[in-house]
Amino acid sequence: MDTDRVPEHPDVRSVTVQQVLEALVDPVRRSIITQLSGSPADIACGAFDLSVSKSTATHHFRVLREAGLIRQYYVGTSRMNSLRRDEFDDRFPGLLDAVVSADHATPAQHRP
Amino acid sequence: MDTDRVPEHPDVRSVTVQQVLEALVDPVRRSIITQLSGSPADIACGAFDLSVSKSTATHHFRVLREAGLIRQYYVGTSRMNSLRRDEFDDRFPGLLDAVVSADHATPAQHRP
DNA sequence: ACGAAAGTACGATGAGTGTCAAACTTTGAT
DNA sequence: ATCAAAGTTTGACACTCATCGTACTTTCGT
Repeated sequence: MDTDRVPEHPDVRSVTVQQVLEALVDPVRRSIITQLSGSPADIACGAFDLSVSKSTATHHFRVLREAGLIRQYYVGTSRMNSLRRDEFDDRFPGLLDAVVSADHATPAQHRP
Repeated sequence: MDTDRVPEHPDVRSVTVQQVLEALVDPVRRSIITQLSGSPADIACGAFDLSVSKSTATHHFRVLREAGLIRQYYVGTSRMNSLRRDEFDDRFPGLLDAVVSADHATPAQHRP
């Protein structure tokens, strides 16, 4: 079986503001969202420009998925990521846009 | 001297998204912002409906002030708080509104 | 002058979490 | 069959931060 290969996605209506802000407060996660937001196509986990190890990246993707911000699906060995923009915007109007454009103005600063 | 009685307020332009999100991720601080946002008048620290001790509240007000979200000034022994809405909206368009209305839909859940 | 009220400052503490390395799993290519 | 590529899982560790109590400061009444 590869049922485990289909990660669980929450109903966006069951996601809380608390969860979303906890997800977006991390610079690495916000960078993932920004890159997704600026890309016309979905992006594989390994194709992101991140400054952390693979296992740490996995952690960040899970947090974003559980916050209802991204959808993940497998293509071969690659895990693809897409922004759940419409659903999310419906639940939290204006929030994603505000954070993304704010982040665009002041890029994420990695710790030294 | 009571120079120390005038707390330092940052120029909102020097505030980073990171700082703002770190400020807004805490439920108590978000509650402060929501209460201020729904009030026509400024509110003294002690007049807020908060579920933490006085010293903890002081900490939260400082974080909000340093994130450019509120302005504080003394009236007698009371420290008044006002939302720096216009300045903040100019720096981070839509962010405050999005968070406040999202928080209004899903009120801050206090830990048990 | 004295005391109460409103906050602030200072440690100390406990829980959370971002980080990594190492071992493992699944898929695709040779 | 074998091997490499792509992620995941599992501990473990370090560091941050929300919280509180106590002591202190400033202001306002009486």
